[in-house]
Amino acid sequence: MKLSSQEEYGLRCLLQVARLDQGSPVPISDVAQREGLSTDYVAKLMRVLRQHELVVSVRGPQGGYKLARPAEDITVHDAVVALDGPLYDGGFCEAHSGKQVSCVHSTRCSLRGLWRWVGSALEQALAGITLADLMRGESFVDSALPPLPASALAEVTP
Amino acid sequence: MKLSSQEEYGLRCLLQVARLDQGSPVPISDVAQREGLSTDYVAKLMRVLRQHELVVSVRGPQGGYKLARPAEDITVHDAVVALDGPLYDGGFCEAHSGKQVSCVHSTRCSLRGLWRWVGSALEQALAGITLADLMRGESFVDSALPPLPASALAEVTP
DNA sequence: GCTAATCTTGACTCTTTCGTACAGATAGAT
DNA sequence: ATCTATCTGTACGAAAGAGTCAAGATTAGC
Repeated sequence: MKLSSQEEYGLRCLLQVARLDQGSPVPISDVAQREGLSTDYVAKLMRVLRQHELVVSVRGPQGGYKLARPAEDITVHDAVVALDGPLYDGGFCEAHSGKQVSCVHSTRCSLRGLWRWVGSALEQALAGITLADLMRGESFVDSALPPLPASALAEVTP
Repeated sequence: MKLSSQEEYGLRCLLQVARLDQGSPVPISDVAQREGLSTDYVAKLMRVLRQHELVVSVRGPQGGYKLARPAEDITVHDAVVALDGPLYDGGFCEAHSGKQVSCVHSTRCSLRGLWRWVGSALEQALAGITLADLMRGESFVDSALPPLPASALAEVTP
């Protein structure tokens, strides 16, 4: 339940491409310098983003990366899924059933419902934030996000 | 942004202790059998839970584990923090600043605000669900949780 | 064509996480 | 006292994640 490094850095790099993209492609070296990361590492991250079609690459001199779609059309959820897979796998119960053949909790798996709910809530939230939103700076995020999106829960589970 | 195995299994084991605890301590072997895990692995997980004072142990024959507090007073957030640390570290920006001495994003770190918001929303949500809630079975979780706690976001970021 | 800037790829090392193994400590039952 | 059921701690290897490295492929500009 933590951010992976790949998510954090990958999203930062994607954001740098979004910021720096003024028509001409953004080279890896620029992104690396601005983030204080090695060019090799940024290259690896950009590859993941490219393979998930969030950016496109241009090879050769004056080459680099560009967003595959407008910043308004790329959500944080898109990036997180590209960099670390879906939030809630769905196959978790099956994959993590221990030594039993099928999920030991098939009958009363209260956790499955919980994680599914957490996952979809998170997905909804992150799918509502685009790169364009993030480019407006930290103050936007602070002020625009509802303070307690899950507070409704308090009414339900006293 | 995924559940660690330790979180998933640790929470399951904790839940088993909560379910089976009828006055006498629950031995590791019982939990292991019900979860289809090795006793050694369950022992390791229970140790983590004990060190974070979510359960207490009783040694010797007829020994085992008991909840340290009533199931109503142990939240999913308590368990997640015990098993995997706090959701949003706060020191992430500092720890993951790449090769620079200080966070490259100190001025316009839009991500920091985002993760802080995600972390606290998640924390609020998970702190509202107790072991007692989970013991009521999957149907409770499905019906009791608000369908889209973060849907308010749609109004803010069109 | 040649060169240089740039992306592409696979392999490699280091660290962390996962899960197992085993020897030791405690305490109830006899 | 001894036995046995139970927890405790440390150590270990395998797997996954993090980050680096080096050789190769592409293309703009000359």
